[in-house]
Amino acid sequence: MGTGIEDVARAAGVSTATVSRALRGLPTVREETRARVLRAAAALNYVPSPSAVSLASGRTRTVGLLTPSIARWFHAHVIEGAERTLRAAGFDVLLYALEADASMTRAAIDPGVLRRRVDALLVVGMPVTDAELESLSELCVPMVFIGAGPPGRARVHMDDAVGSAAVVGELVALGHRHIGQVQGAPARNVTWSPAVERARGAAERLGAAGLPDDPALVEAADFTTAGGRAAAARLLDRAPQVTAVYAHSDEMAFGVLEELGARGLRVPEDVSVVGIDGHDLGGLLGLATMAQDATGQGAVGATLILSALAGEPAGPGVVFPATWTPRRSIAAPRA
Amino acid sequence: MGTGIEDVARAAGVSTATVSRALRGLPTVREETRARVLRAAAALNYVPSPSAVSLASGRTRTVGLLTPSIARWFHAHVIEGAERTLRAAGFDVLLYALEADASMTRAAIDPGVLRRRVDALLVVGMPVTDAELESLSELCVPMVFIGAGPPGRARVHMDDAVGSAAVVGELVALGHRHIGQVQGAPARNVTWSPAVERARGAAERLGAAGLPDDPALVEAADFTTAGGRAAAARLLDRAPQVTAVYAHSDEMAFGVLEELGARGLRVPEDVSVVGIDGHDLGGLLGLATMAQDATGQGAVGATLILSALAGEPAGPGVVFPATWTPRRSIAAPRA
DNA sequence: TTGTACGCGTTATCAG
DNA sequence: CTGATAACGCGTACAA
Repeated sequence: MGTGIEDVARAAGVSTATVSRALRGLPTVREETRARVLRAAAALNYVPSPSAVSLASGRTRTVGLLTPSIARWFHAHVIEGAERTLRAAGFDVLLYALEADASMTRAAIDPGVLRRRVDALLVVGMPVTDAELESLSELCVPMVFIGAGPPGRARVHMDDAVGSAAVVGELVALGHRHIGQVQGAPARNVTWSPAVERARGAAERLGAAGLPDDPALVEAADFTTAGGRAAAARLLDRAPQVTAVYAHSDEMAFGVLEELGARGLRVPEDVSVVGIDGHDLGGLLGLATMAQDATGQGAVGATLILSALAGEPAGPGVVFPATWTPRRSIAAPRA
Repeated sequence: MGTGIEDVARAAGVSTATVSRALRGLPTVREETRARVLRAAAALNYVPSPSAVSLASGRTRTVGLLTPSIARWFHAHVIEGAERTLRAAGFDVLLYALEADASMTRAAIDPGVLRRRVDALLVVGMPVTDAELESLSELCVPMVFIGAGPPGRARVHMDDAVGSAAVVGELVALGHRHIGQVQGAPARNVTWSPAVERARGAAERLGAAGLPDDPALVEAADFTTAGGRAAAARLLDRAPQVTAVYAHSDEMAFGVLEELGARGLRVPEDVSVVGIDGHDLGGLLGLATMAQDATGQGAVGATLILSALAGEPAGPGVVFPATWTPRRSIAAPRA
């Protein structure tokens, strides 16, 4: 059916071994021979069979992308950045969406599906249990984490604790003393998620300001708009004295805005609102936020993967800066 | 390194051929034998090498997803729906993001990259030139189009012309007679994009209402918020008499809202705004829209692919309904 | 119902 | 620098 390496070899008057070497740019080929092979291959429109290449070489030229979501802002943009970089380097991207249901549980990662299918793994914004991490490690392929990532692994991310503390600092500076929080729900069985780090950063900054880290002012949600709204409803029912709500992601903050609007509360006159991410629609909605570059993180993560595949020693990762972006959703509390 | 079919055969006391048959559920295996093989395979944690399977069988159990974007609302949700369905059926999903740059051009699809790599193709929201379509056809794999799709091909989509006409009808019914439009830019060299169909539907409904399809009231953009805003700016400069703006996607409508806000124009008092899609944040922004189910379209598209791969004759496609969703961004024009 | 042996299309090893 | 040839791991006629 398709034209194979043998056809090229015949057309170029050389052996299949030479064709293989010439096409892959190995140095042990005379330039004239290589040119002849290249010409023949182009003329025949030859494309090597990926399956055969994988079987013989042991490499798939494919990177697996593990993510709990495609549509959420952070994941969509990371994937976009990573895919672009990987494809430019000639790698295929295999998409594994391990969607979490409403209860924040998801099917455990099945390492069998990944076996011999990918050269490397990019884990995007997904807390992974120790058990899952171990089974993934047994795949013996380089792994890079973006956003969430276990300690000791190559990880690309914003500094969650510092960024979170800065957000609280801004609210405190405005004079807020009753700051409600819609935190990301800590994933099951995981102690190192961004949700945890952001909560820690916020708590520390509250403490530094002499404010209590009152559990009554904290609710958790699943990083979605709907979850953020539900959490805001619970929070406002219990603690109507809050003058500001800090949601640990923009999408959750959008939910907070929805709930405030439904209750007839005005932003920022009655309640200030802040998020994290730098979502594209934050400007239109006037949402103050701590912005991060998700697409860039995807690209850098992909670059780390590529250098690991090239045999270079993996660094510990990269920390991205976050940019404070004040907008009209925040103001000093009413006197 | 990994355990192979031979190990399983030895452990089960049968030949590799029997292992292959047993594991794939072929009927020509005694039940007792099959059980023994299954047990051995499970005990050894055996997973067939995808490369070897592909090479021997000619099938890759992989579907290619071609899309111009991952982060845009429609594409993100279609991909999510399709990925879920395909993975549930045991298929891998290869992601090909053929990003368009600002000038709406993108790299031509390279069929070489797809050769022998996928069993089928899902083209998501991407107008394809005739030349590209032809080169894709030469891959000889089933193709399904979601959103945009050439005539005569299996296509899953909302009825663009009808939905678009309905939007115009709603504005006309409210009393608007100067309706500006931010249309999707027709892709280069393509006459059958949703952008074209939506424009046609709108023009026909305007005509039916006795209103002119005034080119001065029409601008084109690239289906993004930024593009929508720029188009709105041009439109408002040229035709300040418009009392309503119909953007052919919600994301472009968001850009229209941005531009109106920047000019101090109020929605809907000064200008009504409508979009198409049913974007998640439409509720918060109060944007009236003609909503469609993108995730569902992805799932149905995947189902069509699966049945085509199962050898069933491909139907012509599926048309999804669109739901008129009035919100506070529309009102009667000022007297 | 099961086993044997060949083929799938490359890469890699080893002579030459 | 180049050419045979043996893997690579599995599917599948064909024979038993």
